[in-house]
Amino acid sequence: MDLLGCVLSHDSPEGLASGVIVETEAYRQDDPACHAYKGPTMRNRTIFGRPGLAYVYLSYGIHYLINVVCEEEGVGSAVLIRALRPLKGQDLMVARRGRSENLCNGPGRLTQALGLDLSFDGHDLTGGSTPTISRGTPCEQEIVATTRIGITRGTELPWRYLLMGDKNVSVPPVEIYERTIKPSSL
DNA sequence: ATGATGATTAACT
DNA sequence: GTTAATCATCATG
Repeated sequence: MDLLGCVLSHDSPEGLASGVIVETEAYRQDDPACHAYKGPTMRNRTIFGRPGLAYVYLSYGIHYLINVVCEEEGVGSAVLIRALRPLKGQDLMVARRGRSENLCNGPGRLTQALGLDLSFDGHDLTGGSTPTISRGTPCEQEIVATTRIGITRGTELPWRYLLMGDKNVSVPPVEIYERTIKPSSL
C-alpha cells in the first residue's frame, strides 16, 4: 500500500518512461496464491531476497509481471504492480504497446510500456540504476482495499489496493473492504 | 523427456 | 461472455 503514489521509472537506451503507481496487490508467504507458498524454486528465488528488489516473471508465456520484494531476506513476500498513471515518455509507451489506449492499466501492459523483462529480475529498485522506484508527490486520493484479480486461490483476501477513481486502474473494485488516506510522509 | 500450469491480454461472437 | 496465444517453470517418468 505504501507503493501507491510512488513513481516507477525506467530510463532505457530508447528513452525515459515513468508512471505513478495506482494499483497494487500484496502476496505473502503463507498465502496460497503467492508464488513463495510452496517454498523457494528457481523461478521465485528473488521473492525471498531483500526488500526493494524487483521480482519479475513471465506469465502465460506472454506477459512480464513486476513485483517489489517487501519483506526481509528469507521471507517470500512481494507486491505486484498492477497499474500506472503514465507520467513521462508516453510517446515511447505508445510505440512499445502499439496503441495509444490502455498503456499502463494492467500488470502485463505496464511492463511492456516501460520495456521491462526477465533481465530485470533481481534488480535493486531502490538503487541508483534504472529502473527505479521513487517517492512521488503526496497523493490526496483515497486508497481502497478490495479483492485480488486473476488468481485461483486466496481470492477472498482483500489485498488489492488502488487509488479510488483513478482512470488507470485495471479493473474497478466490486466490493470495498477498507478506505484510507495515505500519510504524506511517503 | 513430456505434460500441466498460470498474479494476462486482445480479439472475437 | 468466450477463447486463443504462448513459454518458462515445475512435477513426474
